[in-house]
Amino acid sequence: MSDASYVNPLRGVSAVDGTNKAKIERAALWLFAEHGVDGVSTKSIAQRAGVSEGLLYRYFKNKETLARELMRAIHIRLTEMIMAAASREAGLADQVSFIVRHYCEIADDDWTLFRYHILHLHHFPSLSDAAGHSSGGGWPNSPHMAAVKLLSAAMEAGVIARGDANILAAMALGVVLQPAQAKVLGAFDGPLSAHVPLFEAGVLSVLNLTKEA
Amino acid sequence: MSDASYVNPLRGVSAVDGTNKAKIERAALWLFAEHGVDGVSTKSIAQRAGVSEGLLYRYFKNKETLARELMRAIHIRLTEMIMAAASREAGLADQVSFIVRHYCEIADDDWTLFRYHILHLHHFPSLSDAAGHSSGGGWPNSPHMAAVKLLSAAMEAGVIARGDANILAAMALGVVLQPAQAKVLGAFDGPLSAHVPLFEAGVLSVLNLTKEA
DNA sequence: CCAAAATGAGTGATTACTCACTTACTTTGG
DNA sequence: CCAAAGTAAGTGAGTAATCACTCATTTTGG
Repeated sequence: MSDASYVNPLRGVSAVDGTNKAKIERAALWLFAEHGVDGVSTKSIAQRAGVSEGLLYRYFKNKETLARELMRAIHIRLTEMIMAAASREAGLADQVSFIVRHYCEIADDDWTLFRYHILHLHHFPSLSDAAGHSSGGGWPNSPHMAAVKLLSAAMEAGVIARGDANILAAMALGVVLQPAQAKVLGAFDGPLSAHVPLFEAGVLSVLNLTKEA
Repeated sequence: MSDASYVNPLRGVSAVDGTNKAKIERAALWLFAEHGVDGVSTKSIAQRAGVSEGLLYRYFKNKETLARELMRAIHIRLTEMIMAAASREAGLADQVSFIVRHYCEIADDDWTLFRYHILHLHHFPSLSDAAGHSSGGGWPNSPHMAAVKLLSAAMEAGVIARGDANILAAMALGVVLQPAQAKVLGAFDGPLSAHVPLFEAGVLSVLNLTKEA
């Protein structure tokens, strides 16, 4: 529970302030999440934001840039949160707890932004592709790669059995991400955070299994 | 291993035969998987299929219908596979093994179709929405709901601890689905089936945890 | 010889984006 | 103190390209 040092940064996406730029971002975000980037017209964004269509191009180079900027905000936010977990030194269980809790917190905090990330990340290959999965020693640039790095370190330290960290990271993330996707698709209501203890137990369970495999 | 009674039905999506209808379906499928329904023009489908644009409308009412028919094929296929697992009576572990193995098999068998399902199911609310999550006693019409039904029965029978079958089903599915998504996004290569034993162990591990919770 | 298959030019609607212009402030100079 | 000049914000009609879809016509195969 002692993670007061980590603050959830909300950068890139303006909160709901009065500026027209923020209005455009929130309007675009909701429409992109709902209909996908290619399913939304600049006209509809301007209408929803209550501004003229031309104004979009004062703040953003084009529609695609606007869409990418929004995606980058949540993508980086999630990635850095997992990196923050990896830098903690209270053990793997603590790191898992940290990630699960903050992941749900970030999702609940701006559900539209999170929904956009879950549903439409694949629209941006540069953020999600093999480019982002480079196994080099550099900084991980996706939640998945950050998790891989964390688990690789745990394997190195002998905390969990050695194995394919890439697959194991995906399995562990899936325990939280699939319920999130299910909620996005309407399978249940209420905050994701309500299920944090269940998710934590599930992730730890998946990680421990490698001991006997 | 004794599931010879279950045959993987490939219905709806023509295999690669010589007919122009099949050519159109395969061309559209690949483009839809790659760029999303709204990111693909009828012109590009016709070009890739090597037929005229007008021919699309002899076989399909419109672009959206074509896209939905393809999605329905894989969606129903996965749902019925899980229902087939639920009707087996050799115990939960056997059912899990059946689902994991056949899920990976279906994915590997037509990776483009599976990729389309993973990335773009949300484009069809009628297939993925709360409508498909109706908790009534009718037939489940999504993989998620079929899994919920299976786990509810297991809870009823006392095989696993009672709990929120909706969330638990999502967690269990996530152990397989998230690696699948990771592969779709390029995190690793090779067939999904290569990891079946690991997935099986992971799913069982997640399900057993409820015993002590 | 004809019905079904296939074509591709054509339709009106919609697209992302531009640009000449207005409006609302702020800064400057006497 | 205040008019003039300058600047950034905002507008919306306009543009060329593309969109999904239609249909009169031609090709094909039995």
